[in-house]
Amino acid sequence: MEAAELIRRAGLRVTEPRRAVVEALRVSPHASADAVFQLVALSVPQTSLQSVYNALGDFVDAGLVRRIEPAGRPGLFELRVDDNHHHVICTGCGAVADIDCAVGEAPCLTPSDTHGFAVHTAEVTYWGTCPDCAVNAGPAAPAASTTP
Amino acid sequence: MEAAELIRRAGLRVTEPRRAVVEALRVSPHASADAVFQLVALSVPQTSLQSVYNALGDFVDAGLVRRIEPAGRPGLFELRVDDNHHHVICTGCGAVADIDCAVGEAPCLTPSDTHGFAVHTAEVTYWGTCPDCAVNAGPAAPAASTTP
DNA sequence: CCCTTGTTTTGAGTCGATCAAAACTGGTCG
DNA sequence: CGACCAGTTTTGATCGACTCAAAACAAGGG
Repeated sequence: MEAAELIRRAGLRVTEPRRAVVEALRVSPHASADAVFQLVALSVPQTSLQSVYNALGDFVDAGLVRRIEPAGRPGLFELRVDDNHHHVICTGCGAVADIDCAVGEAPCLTPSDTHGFAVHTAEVTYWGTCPDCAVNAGPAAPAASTTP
Repeated sequence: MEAAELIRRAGLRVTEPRRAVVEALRVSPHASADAVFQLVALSVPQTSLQSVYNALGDFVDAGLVRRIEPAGRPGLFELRVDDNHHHVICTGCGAVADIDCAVGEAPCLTPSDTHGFAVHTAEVTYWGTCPDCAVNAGPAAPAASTTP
């Protein structure tokens, strides 16, 4: 769908910065606010970082964009909001990939003892090593091999 | 076990601030650095916030303490490190409770398509409403009832 | 085309956390 | 028992990610 169309349907005004933010998230599906800003700058250079934050915040409020916050890293934004899915995050470089997973269907996601809490959502984050970092770090030994 | 003993076994020097940090985490098992600092101040008033950060950081490095980072909230620290467990966090007040859960045994935690990532750990966070907040917010209607 | 209201911009400010250097001390050794 | 030295604490500066606020600006209905 057209970016403008998406934005309009969310009940928001269509502006250049916002359109650029949507396009940026299509290019980079798990981007930080700063990464989005960098991408937006390519097509709409006068856009301020603050506007990117505004747009992302408005999109999240409107349900157009989802925000994820990996521990110890800046928040990331993605356009996939319709389905339930989780993420694998590389502990080396921070690369992110989607993991499909139905919340509430897996045994682990409906804990037996919730200590009186009314659980709304279960959030799963996998931590691992991406293919690139696996190659760079070496298959088994973390010691130096090609870079002594 | 004695706090001093725990610290010594971790290969760290036993100092008043560190002992107080361990005791604080026993009093409040899911405390932020600042909360620990407040508690530590009761018994060792001259301790600086920085020292609390140092101690907590050293403990985490030594495997004595585990750090959790709920999205959008300051990091929390806990002494439970031996077992595998996750957390329920109240979206209202931030209260945290432990949820026992064996990583790797539940189907959901061994995703089929990892996109080439070598997954090390699966982290589960449940978001919900704690008993206290459920009472204060009202059972069903979020509108005002006793506070018009 | 104008006006209203929502957006963007500029600039300051917050919060949680980290860095660095100087003062200090636990605990081992002479 | 006292001195020494690496590990700790303290003080104070600094950082990144993000938010707040007011003034300038523009989308799009009338």
